[in-house]
Amino acid sequence: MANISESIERFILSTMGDNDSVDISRNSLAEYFSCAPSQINYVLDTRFTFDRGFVKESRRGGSGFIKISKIRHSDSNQMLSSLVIDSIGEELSFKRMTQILDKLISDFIVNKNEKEIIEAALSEDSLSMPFTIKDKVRAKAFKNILLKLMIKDTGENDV
Amino acid sequence: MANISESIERFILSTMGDNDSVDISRNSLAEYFSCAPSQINYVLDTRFTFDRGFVKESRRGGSGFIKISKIRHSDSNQMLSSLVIDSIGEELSFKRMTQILDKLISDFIVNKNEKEIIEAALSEDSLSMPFTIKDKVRAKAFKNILLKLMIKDTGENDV
DNA sequence: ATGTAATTTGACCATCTTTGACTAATTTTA
DNA sequence: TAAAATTAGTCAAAGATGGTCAAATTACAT
Repeated sequence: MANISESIERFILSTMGDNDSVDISRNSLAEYFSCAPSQINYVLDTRFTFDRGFVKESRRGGSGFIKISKIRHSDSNQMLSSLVIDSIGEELSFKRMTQILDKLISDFIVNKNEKEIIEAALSEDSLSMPFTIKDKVRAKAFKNILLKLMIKDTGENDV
Repeated sequence: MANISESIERFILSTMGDNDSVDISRNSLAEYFSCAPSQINYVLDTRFTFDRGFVKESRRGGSGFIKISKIRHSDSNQMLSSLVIDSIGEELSFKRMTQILDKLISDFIVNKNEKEIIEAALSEDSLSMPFTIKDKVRAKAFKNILLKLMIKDTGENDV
């Protein structure tokens, strides 16, 4: 007599099994469980969160999908997630970001090129806007980058 | 399970192979895939764009054709600078940026990881701010990245 | 029993694809 | 050369997904 959300969660989990990721169709799943499609989003938002070790990608339109991936628990991911969750707050100065990047370089999590790209993307000049907002945007953007680095670790080998 | 547009895209790509160009017949292709002829245009318009490194020519009437050609760039800095100076204007949508990145990948100017980092940095989510500003910031930031890539190309060898 | 948190639902939105009616350009044929 | 045939182009509507948000409901802890 558990609630539907839990059933959906278990279903997705068991579909995923030992794989690193699973593709689902929001509408089909909703139909299967006779619930509103948006309930699938609810389950995704409450149970397949980053904090619990998942990341999601999706596409709309014909043959759209939702892909759920597990974040692997490597050492580097450990470090990245603590950065995302604890260290970096709501705002991030450029200076602090470069310090973090230096650390990531010394841990071989990013290389020099990647560091330069990130710095170019989130420099003071690129983010031409008021001060506080700037640091806020940088914080959010940088976290998104770190997230991506974590997923990358999960995925197939790309050249 | 892929949609028709993707199949058509793959078909054209594989027909082209390593050649610089390929000629297709809109109607034959449409018949082959049992779709509306205009869907061929849709695929061409969304996937074989200039930003992704293709140009198209065509002729109507008897023995008409559509010719798709790959763009060749003499050197990467030239391409990057034309992007910075001409192609990318004051505003850049996320979608257009990914198309440009696809082209940069096929020209080995960036790799897949770098593409993902850039996309994460300049995603809609990262740039949490009003519309127009968002595209403006993205344009500026992306140009700064390209600039950095040009310099890098000149500089020392880094791993 | 009551207040708070979690779940469920539905209306409305955004994006991507497919289709078809109408249009435009070229060549072929009478 | 005019009409017919043969291509391709444009554009908007319909279809197929997924996303967001808030109201309504239910479960839970005190």
